[in-house]
Amino acid sequence: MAMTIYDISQKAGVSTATVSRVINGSGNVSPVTRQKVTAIIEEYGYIPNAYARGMGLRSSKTVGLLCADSSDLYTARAVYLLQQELQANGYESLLCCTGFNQDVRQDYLHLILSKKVDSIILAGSHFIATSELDNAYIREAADQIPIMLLNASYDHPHVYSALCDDYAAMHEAASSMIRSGIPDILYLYNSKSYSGLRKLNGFQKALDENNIPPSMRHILYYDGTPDSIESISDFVTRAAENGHTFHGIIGSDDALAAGGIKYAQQKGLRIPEEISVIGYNNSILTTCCTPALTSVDNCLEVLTHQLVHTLLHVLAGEEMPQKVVFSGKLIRRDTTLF
Amino acid sequence: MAMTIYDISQKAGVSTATVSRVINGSGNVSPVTRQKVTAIIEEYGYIPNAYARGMGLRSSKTVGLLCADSSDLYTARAVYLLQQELQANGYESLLCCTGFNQDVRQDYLHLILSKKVDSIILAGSHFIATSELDNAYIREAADQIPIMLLNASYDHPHVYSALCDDYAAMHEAASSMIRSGIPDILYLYNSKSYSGLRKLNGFQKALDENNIPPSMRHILYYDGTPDSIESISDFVTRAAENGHTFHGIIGSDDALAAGGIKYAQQKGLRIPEEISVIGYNNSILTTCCTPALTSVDNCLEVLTHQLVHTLLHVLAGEEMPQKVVFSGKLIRRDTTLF
DNA sequence: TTGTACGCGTTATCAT
DNA sequence: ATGATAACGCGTACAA
Repeated sequence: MAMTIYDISQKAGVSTATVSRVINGSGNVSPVTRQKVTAIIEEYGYIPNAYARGMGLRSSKTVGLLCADSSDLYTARAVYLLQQELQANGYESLLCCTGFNQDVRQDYLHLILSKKVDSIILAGSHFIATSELDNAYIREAADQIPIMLLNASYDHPHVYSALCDDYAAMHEAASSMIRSGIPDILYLYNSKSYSGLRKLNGFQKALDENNIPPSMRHILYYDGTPDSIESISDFVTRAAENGHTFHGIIGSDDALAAGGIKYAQQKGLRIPEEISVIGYNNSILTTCCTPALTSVDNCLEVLTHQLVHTLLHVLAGEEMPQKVVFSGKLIRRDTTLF
Repeated sequence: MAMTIYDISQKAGVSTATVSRVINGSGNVSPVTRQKVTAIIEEYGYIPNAYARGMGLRSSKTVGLLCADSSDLYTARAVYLLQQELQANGYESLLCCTGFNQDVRQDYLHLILSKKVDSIILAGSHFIATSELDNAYIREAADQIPIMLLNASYDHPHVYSALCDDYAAMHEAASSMIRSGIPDILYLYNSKSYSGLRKLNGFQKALDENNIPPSMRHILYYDGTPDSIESISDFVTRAAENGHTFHGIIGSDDALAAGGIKYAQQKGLRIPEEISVIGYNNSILTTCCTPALTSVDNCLEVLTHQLVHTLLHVLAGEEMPQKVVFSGKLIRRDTTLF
């Protein structure tokens, strides 16, 4: 029973062109005619077909939103903020969770591309591979529409990015902990993405600068699902049993740090007197655990806002900076002495 | 330079019809021709235009996914699971966060409708109003495409729902706590949606059955942002100062319960010896806080799976039950004695 | 101010 | 097995 513009034009006794003009408010319609057409549209609850629209037009007013896992605390917030910003500016969001498989990503990118979205936002640095060959799909996509990177960067025409300087932020976090008198820190991470490695590098740099001997360096890759804090604390416990000794824990993610807190509690260690903990992302977990977790805020709101801002201007044909970098900030709570 | 099916047909020296047949694998193409066309498609990275496709076809292979706030822990997971299920079955998801304003919701529903989605999933019970008048927009939408409700229900043709019996689950949770010897329970809730009220009713029913006197009943509506555990614990503290006394806290949401735990800790109350706490949703927060939070699992995976299952069959023209109800389950952890 | 007619890219029907 | 062509619904020059 879907009405078409033709049905409306007939019932209103005008041409389809006039109906179109009324719908799109493109002037040159007499008030009387406008009134008449509007009434018919209302009466029949007519809604224009976006597909027919998108075909002739350049823009479909839709943006593809790709991420690995939208249920992840941090990503969920990013997706929400992006979607809100886009919506506020008249754009819809086509959400697509690709998981962490490289091939799958490529397929979904094609699928999204076929929907004729005006742009694609890649949320998270998992999308950028270290091998140039694996990034070909991004270059191809950028050939057709602007590609936006949240918390990643890639140097290529029509690829724009907004990111937090995770390297510096993690470097600051580690330096602070070392300065507070804790040289033996356990570093927990669960992602080897661009951003994940940058954080790791920042951590290591801080150790280097402070001449921390290799024997005091404990860097552990946690390869499990991030939704069980307990399995993380078990992981840390096993690490401690294996001879690692540490008086500080830094997680590349709040969940990892929360696992560290659990470990300390089970072991009866007082926080922060006997062991300090720092997380990353400043998520809701920071205030949920006890004591409240010191964490790095990587200003997600600012990033998403900037990214959409850039996108809108790019779509408007303006020249925009391809890369915008913001600084993270250590939010001090109760798991650290400083 | 987006290729069209016409470009490909020319380069391959065949008709557009043949190219279309190759793309859609609709038989009747000689292996040689198929090979030739496939090669050209690969070479030029041709991607069919989904808008042109959707115009002629019935289906756009896209589902609208509406929710109030996708960054909310529970909703984020629901969105993720739904999107994954849909994607696995060849459907894209158009995500739309409407917030909690009734009028805004209606506008977005129209917008989504214009995108010619095959169905719309309403995630969360905020979409169903108590007044029949306010639900008109749902009836209208259901007139065009099947409407799917996650954790809500509405009796109307073409409206299908999968939900957890929150009433029974909350009733069981409260009954368990009362049985364990705690008659004075503080009930915290932050949503007056269909589901929110069902939980509240389940709680009250348990009190009634156990003849808990009015003086021991404390039901508090928390009207703040759900992302700060601390503001919740402050809220509970104020309640306690206002004369409410209680030895148990039940939250309609894990975050609220986590706030209850914070309150108890600040007050120096031992959990669960001096005060018990139960949450709802069985989210990651349950294992993040200390002690680990007893919580109701409302089997989100099962719900989302069922909903998409129903949707696929409905789209296939089959008759399906309009309402499927599952049971919640109390997951016992360390904030309760039982 | 209003109407006519074409193009957008694809699929499906009908010939061949 | 393949090709020509008519829809699909809308926006927009262009004409009136």
